[in-house]
This record gives sequence, C-alpha cells and structure tokens, in this order.
Amino acid sequence: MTDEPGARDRILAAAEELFARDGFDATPTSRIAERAGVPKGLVHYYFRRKPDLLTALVGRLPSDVVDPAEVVVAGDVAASLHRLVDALDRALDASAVLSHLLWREADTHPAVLAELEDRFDRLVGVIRAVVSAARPAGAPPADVDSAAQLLAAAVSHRHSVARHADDGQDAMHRELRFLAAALAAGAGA
Amino acid sequence: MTDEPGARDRILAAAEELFARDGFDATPTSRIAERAGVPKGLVHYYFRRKPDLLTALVGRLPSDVVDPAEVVVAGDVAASLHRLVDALDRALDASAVLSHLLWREADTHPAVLAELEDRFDRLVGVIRAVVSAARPAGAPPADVDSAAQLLAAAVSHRHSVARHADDGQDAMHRELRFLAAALAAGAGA
Amino acid sequence: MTDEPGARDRILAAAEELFARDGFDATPTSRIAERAGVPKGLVHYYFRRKPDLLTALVGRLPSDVVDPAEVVVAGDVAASLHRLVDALDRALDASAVLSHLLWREADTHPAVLAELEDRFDRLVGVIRAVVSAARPAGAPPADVDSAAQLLAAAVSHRHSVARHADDGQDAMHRELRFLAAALAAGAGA
Amino acid sequence: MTDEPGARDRILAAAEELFARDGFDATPTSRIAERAGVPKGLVHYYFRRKPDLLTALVGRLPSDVVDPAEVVVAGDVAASLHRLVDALDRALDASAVLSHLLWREADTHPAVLAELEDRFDRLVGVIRAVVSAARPAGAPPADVDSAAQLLAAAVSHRHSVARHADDGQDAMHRELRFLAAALAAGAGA
DNA sequence: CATGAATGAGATTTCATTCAT
DNA sequence: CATGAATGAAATCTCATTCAT
Repeated sequence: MTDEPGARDRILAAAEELFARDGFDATPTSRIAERAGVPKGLVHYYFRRKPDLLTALVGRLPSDVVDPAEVVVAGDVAASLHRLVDALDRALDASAVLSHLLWREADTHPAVLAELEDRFDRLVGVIRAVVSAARPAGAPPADVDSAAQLLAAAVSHRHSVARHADDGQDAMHRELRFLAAALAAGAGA
Repeated sequence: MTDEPGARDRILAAAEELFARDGFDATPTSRIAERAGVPKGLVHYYFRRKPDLLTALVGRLPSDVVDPAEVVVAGDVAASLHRLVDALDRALDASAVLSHLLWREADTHPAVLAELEDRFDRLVGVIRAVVSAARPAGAPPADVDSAAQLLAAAVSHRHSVARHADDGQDAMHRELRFLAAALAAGAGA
Repeated sequence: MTDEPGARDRILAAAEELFARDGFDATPTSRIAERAGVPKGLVHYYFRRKPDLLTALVGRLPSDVVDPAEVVVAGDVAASLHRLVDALDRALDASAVLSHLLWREADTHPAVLAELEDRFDRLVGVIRAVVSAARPAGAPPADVDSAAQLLAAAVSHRHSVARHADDGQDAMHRELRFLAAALAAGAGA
Repeated sequence: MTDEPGARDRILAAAEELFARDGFDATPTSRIAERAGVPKGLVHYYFRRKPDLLTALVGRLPSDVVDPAEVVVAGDVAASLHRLVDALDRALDASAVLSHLLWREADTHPAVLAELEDRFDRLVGVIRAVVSAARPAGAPPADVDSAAQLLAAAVSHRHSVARHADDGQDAMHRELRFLAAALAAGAGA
C-alpha cells in the first residue's frame, strides 16, 4: 500500500518539470535521473532514447476536454462561456507545465505538433458545443464557428505566451461577454 | 562596390534561419558558421557567447507595426480589419522566421519574452486604432478593447502554432467579419 | 586479481606527472587521458572540471612528516639534523613531482597555497622537535625557532628552485653543521 | 616632454602585472593589449610571439644587488645584516611582481630559470660580502658561506611562497641575529 | 607604422547511450 | 532488473597569430 510512485513515474514527472522549465534540449537525462532520485542508467532502461520521454509524456495527457453539459447555463451564452473558461482554466492549469512543454517542442517533434493542433481543435469543438447548447439556433453556425475560433485562440494565447500576465482573467471575461453579446445580436447576420 | 552583406550580417541571417527552423539549442554555432560561409571562430569573434546571437536578432526586429492610416476604410470596420490583417500577414511573413523564433525561445530567454509581449501589445494597439479610425465612436471602448485582444490572439495564433494550417486565411476573414459586425451591433451594450 | 591501478588512479598519476613537468595550464586534459590510457571523457567523468584534478592531488599528499623519534641522536644536534635532512630528502623525493607542482600552482589556486604553507609549518615543527629532543634545554627556544626556520627555508629552497643544482647535498650538510654548532654555542645568548 | 610611457612600455608593464597575477599561460595577449590600452595587433607587432614578452621582461630586470658598502656597519655583523635585509626588502619589493613571475615560470622557460639561479647566487655573494666586510676574518669562510646560503634561502622563501605571511619581518630579524651570533661565536669551529 | 578583422587549431566540457556486472 | 562506469562524438569557446589596409 505504498503511495510512493514507482521509478518510472518519478522519471516522467521529473522530465515533465524540467522539460517545461528549461526546454527539451537543455535538459540532460542525467538531471532527470537526479531529480527523480534514480540512477542514471534507469532512465535509459525505461526510455531507450531521450525523445521517448516526450512521447510518453504526450501519451499521459488528459483528454482535457471539459464536459459541455457541466457548464452550460441554458439560455445564457455569456454565463455558459464564463463557466466554461473557468473550467478550462482549472483543467489547463492542472496540466500546465505539460501543455506548455508541448507548445514549445511542437516544432521539432512532429508528434507533439499533431497533438497540439488536436487539442486546439477539441477546444474549438467544446466552445462551439457550449454555445449551441446554451442557445440552440441562437446564431448562424458560421458565427458560432468564428466566435469559437477567436475564444480558443484567446484561451490558448493566455495559457502559452501570456501566462505571466496579471490582468488576463479580467480581460478574458470582458472578451467572452463581448462574444456572447455579439452572438446574441446576430452580429454576422 | 560589393553589395554582398558583410560577414557579421551573414552570420545573423544564418542564425535566424537555423534557430527558427531547429530551435536555439539544437543549432550548433558550427552550423551557423558553415551556412554563413565563415570560419567557426568568426561567429564567436562577433558574438562572444551563443545567446548574444539571440540578443542581436531581437535588436534587429522591425517595429513591424502597420500604419493604421494606410488600411483604414472610413466607415467600414470589416473592410478596415480585412486590409489590416492582410497588411499584418505581409509584415509578419517578412519576419516570419524571426517572429517564430522569438515565440519559441521566450521561455528561457527573458529578453525575448519581453520583446514578445511588447509585440503583442503593439498589435493590440494597432487593431484598436484601426477600429476607432474606421468608425469613430462606433462602439464602447471596452468592446473595442475586447475585439482587439481577440483578434490579436487569433493573428498571433495563426502565425505561431497554426502557421501550418491551410484554411487559416478564410477562417480569419470570417472571424474579423464577425467581430466587425459585433462592434457595429454594439454587441456589448 | 589485477594489481593494475584503476582508471581514476591512472588519471591522477598522469595528471601529477604532466602538471609537474609542464605546468597546470600547459597540460591539456586530453594529454592526461592519453597518458593514462583512458578516453578523454573519463577524465571529466571523474573530475568534472580541470581544477578538480589539482584538488584531488593535494588530497592525496602524504602527511610527509618524518617521525622525529626515528632520527634523533641523543646529545648530538648535528648528527640528528643530518639524519633528519636525509630522511626529509627521501620523503620529499618520493612525492617530488607533486611537491613541485604545488609550489608552482600555489599562486592561482588558493587551496594549494594553503597546503603549501601548512607543509612549511609542519617542516619547521619537525626540525624544532628534533633539535629539542637531541639536546633538551640545549638552547633558548627563540634560537631553536630561528634555526628551524632557516633550515626549513633551505630544505624548501633546495626542493623547489634549486632542485637542479648538483652541490646541494654538500652545501646543505655544511649548513646544518653550522646551525648545530651555533645552537651548541648558545649563539643568540 | 611627455612622461607618458610609450606603447611598448605600457605593453610590458601590463604583461608583467598580468603574468605575475594569473600566470603566463592564463594571460591572453588580448588582455595585455586591453590593459595597456593598445589595439590587439600592436602586441604582436612589438613582440612577435608571446614568449618574447617574457624574454623582454627578464631583460628589464634590475641587477637588484644591494651595494655591500652601503649597509655594512663595521664590527657589527648583526646590524649589517639587519640593514642588508631591509635594503633587500626594498629592492625586491620594487620588482616584486617581476621576481615572483620569474620564480613561477622558471620551470617551463629555461632562460628564466637561469636568471633565477643567477639572482640567488648574487644574493649569496652580497650576503657573504657584507658579513666579511663587517668583521673581516671574523669567521671561517665555510661558516660564512653556510650562513649566507641559509639567509639567502630565508630571504628568498619570504619573497616567494611566504610573501603573504604577516610575521615575516620579525622572524627574519630574529633569524639574522641568530646567524650573526653564530658567526661571532665561531660556531662551526 | 598601426589596426582589428579574420583564421583555425585546439582546449574544456557536456551528454546520450552502451554494457558488464 | 538495476546500476554506474565507460565511451566518444560533438558543442561551446579561447586565443595566438596573420595580414590586408
């Protein structure tokens, strides 16, 4: 009944942390071993090559999709989006380092880029689902798409580049109220 | 009367290209020298340490701001934004590798992160200026802010993560039409 | 059941020899590896940075103190010193390269300087002990101190700067006879 | 009527200082140029190869011999030696860095070693001359030789290894009083 | 005479990876 | 299964020296 994670898990946790902080290339496997408290050889015993660590990390990603049903406030797009963004913040924060790491290494690791684009698309999908559920037929699908894309980009931006900013929360809430109103007004009509 | 760029410039150009393609850490200075057609030692003659190359590259960034006056179509927010985004695309493409490089290395190079946040803020400023100029007093400032933030995030997103996608152009145009309409409708009112 | 020294020891032996012959700075770690018959990487596996080799060498120094009891001839200071100097010669020759190396690198490596001053003080102490044991109360302590300092300087000088001279042995013996007589005569009285 | 030294002299002064402080190998010619306030190329213009700097420095050494006549107190060996050592201290301190530098680089630069041994021999000669002048026929030549060797070693030691010690002055004075008394007592007879 | 850009050999150091135990 | 010594390729950086101007 040990709740100590096994060596393999400790290695992955250490890799996640260090990759996110210093980057993949700048993190020696020896430091991963050190932080995980395992001998150096064990890292390569479990993960033959260094990139295998990245692959394993991507595999551990939560599907991270918020269940639309849980945040929808029927008839109120703004409130629904508000709750959605809060839920997303919680979900993304939970895997923040990992998400960030992916975003960083996407370029040189195709598998990572694919995962990243996937995540963005899923994000768009969830937003669209929430909007539609909150006010079925409340706006033309093209508008819902646009709003979803914009909001997804904004959320994404906040969790990658702008994750150090302080006023992110407020601005974001203003933005989604704006989007909700735009949809309500049948903006693109 | 050679118009060949000097060795220093060739080194910077090579570094920009390789850093953007492979990442800072994954690019040996020897490869930079090779691509610049200079001996290895010369790279370190001009740039004592490798990060000095990054610093120099950031310093060479164009202010990359599109002049609002040149894209504004009086009375037509959608058209103005359309022209703005096209202009931004051209401007950003011109320094695409460099922009991308910044975005990637921001984490581990504070000077780069600062520059990046600066660029985003300037981007927001330009968008806001264009919207205001196109329809003075056409929408509450808070809405203009929100729209500017959203569009800036979308533009940014397209030029970083999603720069491989094909349908970016179209989606983007739909999005800015949507935003323009939202503003026109006084969406947030 | 090999009595071959391990790689680490072979590296230290090679470093000692080369540092003493050519100096610390003029000895590349690659040459140390070569002479030790190990790959270049192993030198830095055991000794992360080059100065760590110096530190390790200092740590290996024998306490190099001759046991006063073994050389004292009761009642005969000259004979005692004679035997002491011979014993010191043997002891110092055994670690000659290392001693010389220390003396040379003392300036730029504080740890080495400290060790060197320590060795000199121990040397003075041994000489004083021998003199005192040979003729207890035979001379004022201040004179014994002076004689010990002088002899220690002479021994030191011979083993550092003047170690190439041929007539060192004879001159040294004349000197210690002189010192012994001085002490016997109650010179400083 | 400029009293500013010329470039060549400034280079030598800078080299002397840096060689003495950091060692010959650890001092780049570029740093010498920098400290001398001359362009890098000029160092090699005046001194084709780096060791030429050392040779030139040795050539600039003062003969540094104290004139025996100036320190001798007729009939008083102790006082004479006292004045001699003080004079030597002043003389050696004046070229301290240079002396020290020589002593350090003697091993790998034969010309320097020769100069160093020469200096020691001259030192012995001066001491002997002073002793003899102070009390002609006061002690057997062999004893005078021994005392001179011992004192020279002590002076030397103080100006090389032990030049950081605080109590050097006092101890030294005790030692030379001791030697003078020994000679007076006809110690070695 | 004087300069500083240019050169390239080579030094230190890092590190993923292997493998005998 | 687990370990850590061993390997060697390669990276960053230094520097004496040359040479065109």
